[in-house]
Amino acid sequence: MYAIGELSQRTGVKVPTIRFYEDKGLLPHPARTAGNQRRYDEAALSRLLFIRHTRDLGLPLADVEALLTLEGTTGEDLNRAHDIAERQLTDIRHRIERLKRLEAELERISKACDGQHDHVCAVLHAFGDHDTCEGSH
Amino acid sequence: MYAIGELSQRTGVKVPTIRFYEDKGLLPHPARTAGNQRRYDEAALSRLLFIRHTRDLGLPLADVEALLTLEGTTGEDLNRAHDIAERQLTDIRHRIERLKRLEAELERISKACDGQHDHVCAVLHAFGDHDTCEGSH
DNA sequence: GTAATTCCTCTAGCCGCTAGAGGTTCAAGG
DNA sequence: CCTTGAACCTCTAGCGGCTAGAGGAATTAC
Repeated sequence: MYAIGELSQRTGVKVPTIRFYEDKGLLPHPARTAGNQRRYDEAALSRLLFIRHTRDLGLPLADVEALLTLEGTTGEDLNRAHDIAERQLTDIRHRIERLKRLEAELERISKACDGQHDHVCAVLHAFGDHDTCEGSH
Repeated sequence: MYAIGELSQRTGVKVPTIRFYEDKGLLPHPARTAGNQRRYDEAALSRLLFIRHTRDLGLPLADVEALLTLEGTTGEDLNRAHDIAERQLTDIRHRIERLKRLEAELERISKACDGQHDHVCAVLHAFGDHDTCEGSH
């Protein structure tokens, strides 16, 4: 049985965020001391680690919640978990693609300034100039 | 001189967002008709395109504002524009790295379910399991 | 002239936290 | 046992970057 601060340290989730998750219903209401302070057990710890991990993976809280309710179910329902993973994977691949295009463009912009910037630096122009960048966004 | 709706169409920035930018001071107050409707000129158009482009690049509005105030300056100050580009570039590269790690992990998770999910699907376990994923996040 | 569309302002809401105020409880040291 | 100081409590408000809706006025097309 540990206090919220210790749970925070063990999971890397900040104290106010833990309380926030409780408010949202992602974490069950924990036991309380006589003085109204929260006390957590191992189950809470692993549940919070699960939340943290899925959040790190980029899942919105709604998806995290969906996964949490899937715990203990069997068969058909579990396809939903698979769906969430697939959906997330597609999403992440899109994001990577997009970021790579932006990277290329920022390189172009950054180089535009190397050397001459006496009167009118090309960087500012480059920031505003969408035409000269390859691809679309 | 066009209305806000046309400016929106030409730039791809939604109408409420344009007004939001005006509130934030990123766009100057435009001219108004006798009936109090906004009318924009070419200068507003190009400024809004600049904003849109930099936002697409992932810059926060504060950076966009900083760049906008750099317009027309010379010499030293322009290094700041270059700095913003560099900083953003570094940031994007980090994000790409991170996303690639997540992609690998989601692939692992997704595959964990292919085939057997009769009793306890491995996907849920995989979502909660940080230990088996390579790298850190 | 009238009807449909666009515009106006204003408030509130979204996500996922984060910060602060003002007060209470706990654990350790003397 | 008593004091101190850290950690806890609840509550409200704020962040970024919009987005949605209410209720009403202006414009445009026919």
